[in-house]
Amino acid sequence: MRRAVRESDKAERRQALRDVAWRLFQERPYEAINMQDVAAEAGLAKGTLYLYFATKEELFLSVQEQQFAAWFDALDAHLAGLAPGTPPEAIAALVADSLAGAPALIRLLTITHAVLERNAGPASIARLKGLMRDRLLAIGARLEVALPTLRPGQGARALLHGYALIVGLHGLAEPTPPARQAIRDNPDLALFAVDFAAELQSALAALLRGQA
Amino acid sequence: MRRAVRESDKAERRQALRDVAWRLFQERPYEAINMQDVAAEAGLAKGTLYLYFATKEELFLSVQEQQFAAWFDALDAHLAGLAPGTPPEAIAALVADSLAGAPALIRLLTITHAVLERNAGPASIARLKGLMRDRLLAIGARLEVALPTLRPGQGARALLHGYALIVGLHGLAEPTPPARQAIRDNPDLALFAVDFAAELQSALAALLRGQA
Amino acid sequence: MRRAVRESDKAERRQALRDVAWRLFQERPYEAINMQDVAAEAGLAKGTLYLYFATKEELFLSVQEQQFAAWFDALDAHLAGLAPGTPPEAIAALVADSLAGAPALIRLLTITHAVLERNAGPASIARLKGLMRDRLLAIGARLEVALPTLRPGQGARALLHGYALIVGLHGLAEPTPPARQAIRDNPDLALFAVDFAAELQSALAALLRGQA
Amino acid sequence: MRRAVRESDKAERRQALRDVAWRLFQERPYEAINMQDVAAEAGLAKGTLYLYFATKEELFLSVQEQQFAAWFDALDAHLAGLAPGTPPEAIAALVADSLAGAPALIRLLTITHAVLERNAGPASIARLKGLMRDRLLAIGARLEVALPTLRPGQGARALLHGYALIVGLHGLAEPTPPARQAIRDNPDLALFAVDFAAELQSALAALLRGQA
DNA sequence: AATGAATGAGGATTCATTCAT
DNA sequence: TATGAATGAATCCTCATTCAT
Repeated sequence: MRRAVRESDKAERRQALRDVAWRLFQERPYEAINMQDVAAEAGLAKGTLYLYFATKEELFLSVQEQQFAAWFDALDAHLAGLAPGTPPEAIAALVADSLAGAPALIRLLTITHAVLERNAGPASIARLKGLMRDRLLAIGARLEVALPTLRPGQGARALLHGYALIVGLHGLAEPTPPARQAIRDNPDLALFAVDFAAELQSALAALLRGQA
Repeated sequence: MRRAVRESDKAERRQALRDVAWRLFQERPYEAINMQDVAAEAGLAKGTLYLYFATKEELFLSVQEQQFAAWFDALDAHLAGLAPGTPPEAIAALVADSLAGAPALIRLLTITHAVLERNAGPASIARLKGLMRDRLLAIGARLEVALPTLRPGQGARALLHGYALIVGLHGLAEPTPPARQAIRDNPDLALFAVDFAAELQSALAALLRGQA
Repeated sequence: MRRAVRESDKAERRQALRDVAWRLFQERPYEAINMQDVAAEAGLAKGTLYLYFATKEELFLSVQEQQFAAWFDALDAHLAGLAPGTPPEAIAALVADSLAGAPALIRLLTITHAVLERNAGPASIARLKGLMRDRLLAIGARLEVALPTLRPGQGARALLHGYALIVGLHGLAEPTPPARQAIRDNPDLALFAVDFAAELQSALAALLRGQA
Repeated sequence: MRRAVRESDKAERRQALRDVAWRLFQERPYEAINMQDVAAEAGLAKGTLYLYFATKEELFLSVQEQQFAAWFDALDAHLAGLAPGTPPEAIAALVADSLAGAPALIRLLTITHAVLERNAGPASIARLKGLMRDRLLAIGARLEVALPTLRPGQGARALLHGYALIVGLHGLAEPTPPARQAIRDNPDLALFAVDFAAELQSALAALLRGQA
């Protein structure tokens, strides 16, 4: 491995590590990923990985930051052109669609609170939350344009509620194997056979309509 | 320990174990509770506990079933008398209030998907989900009475969305120690200093209004 | 492995584990012994070992207790028949000889303070110290018989000083490989080429003479 | 950092490093000190530190050399004026007092054999031992003047035994936290509640009396 | 039915040291 | 001479679960 001496080399290396972590996370659950693997896949020694990320949680927080930003960007682009008066349903559909293709991102969100934020430094957490804040405000503003009935500041809050909805819905929409079987075997439980995108869209639409 | 021979003795013992587990869960996080302690506090040996609950997760799923039922009962009683035309805000307030006093129950909900349903039998999961279904439908029906604009079947779905909201909001409203510090130290992040009850009420109200 | 159900079975198992630990300790340094090896050599699983000894340090504290007791017994037998008026040199020689054949025991003593007593429960430490106290007092009494000039109570204290001497002398008498080489290569350092038994005898004799 | 080109610059730098190491050692245990900190506190990079000291152990061996020399000097000054016929008790008191104010030095002595001499070059060890030899002989000679009954050469040997005593007594006089608790909780163990200075003085006096 | 002895998987992290720059 | 990026060894203990008694 060439030594990363310049600041830009180091940034590259951090990026490479994030990429590896993200790739592994798409393949397997968080607990099944160990730091040894991440380092090895990046062609580095374990100790070196720790030069770039202080803990496993910080690494994945950083991954989240990046993936989240990418998703926000995409969403932002979609929302950019919305004319005032766009129906809430259309907006909800946009959001739901943009998430439909990113199941791993949602999985990452669901471990943020219970796992990542337990063993990361306040600085890293603040960084991620700062990013989220900026984006929520920006996209919230777009929402307020599209839905003129939304009062100023309500856009970001609606998004925060949407965020909670996404996380909570994931647990219903992605049942564990035994839960899946339970649902399959009991027709009565059809209520819980939730289609993530559809349900999210419906709930989000309601949220937006109600918020307005 | 007297042998639990009759079916009723066994049921009592199961109940005693649930009670112990619930008490411990109110005192400490799930990971900090071990089966040894549960058994010992109930005056039983570890192996005996396993005669009553096949896994730690099944035990807590059973605890959840019970606590959930109790909470549903209380909520049901509150909603029972609602006249048609009750404003969604009032209903949201009722729900939020009924949860405000039960933080442990919410904590239990948040580990259902990520933890409990990973190592429990489909039968136990089906039991819990069956209970939920019944209650969701019953309370959903009450909602439909109170909010006549709600179409048939929409009540239960609104509740399902509310459930997701509760779970997701918990992660925002109960920051981990480093997250708490991050929020405290960065005034910019005030957006994330969420008051659970207030935020839930607001979001639920929007959901109900929008759903209708 | 047969289950150790009766108390006597368990005592046997504890003993077997102590035996294994002691054997390994005679072969290699403390740091080179791991709990996995101890368990495996005793035909048990690692976890089972922890049912019998809470930490590695407790295990070796228990080993020390036993080996120490054995050494004390041997010494006691030697000292038992000493007539009043035995010269201090003879007594010192007895002690030095009894230790000469037990280099591992001395090595064990030297890690007691720096290692074992750092991660063991007060109860285990108290047990060992209690044993030592009893023996020091008993043998101290014998010393007082053999050396009538010793005032009551001085016997045990002399032994305590002797204990310190033993531990301290070990560091000089058993040089590490590089220290050995340094001494070998520099004739000037002959002063530090210490013969443990001889030096201990000489110092102990002086101590006893001076104490009297 | 200015480059240390001249020999005197390098000596200064070595000294600065020793000073930092000694300061840190007075604050915390050896294991809690890392080379990174030593270098940083001296305003150097880690790698630079290794230009001056080949290993962590060599660094602390060098620290010991210096501190030891200082202590010897002080002791030597105290002993210089002793008239023939000084009682052994007075000499022992001098030694014990001179050590009483230097607990870190004793701590450093106790890790010499078990730690420092395990990973240092024979040359460094020889240097330290050479220093010790010179001082032991010099002070030994003074002892022989003060205690005329001491045969030639016995002075240095008595000091060597004293050295062993100091190291061994330290383990008894500075119990670890659990050992301290064990002693506190069991009145029977009062025998082990040793006051370092007092016990050392008493034992040293006996040693000197007996050696004479 | 009750017991409790036995099992064994599972992994992040530190830090002395090296060596390319 | 100075730097600091890279390396990689090294390991104790917990606890859910099983199963012989």
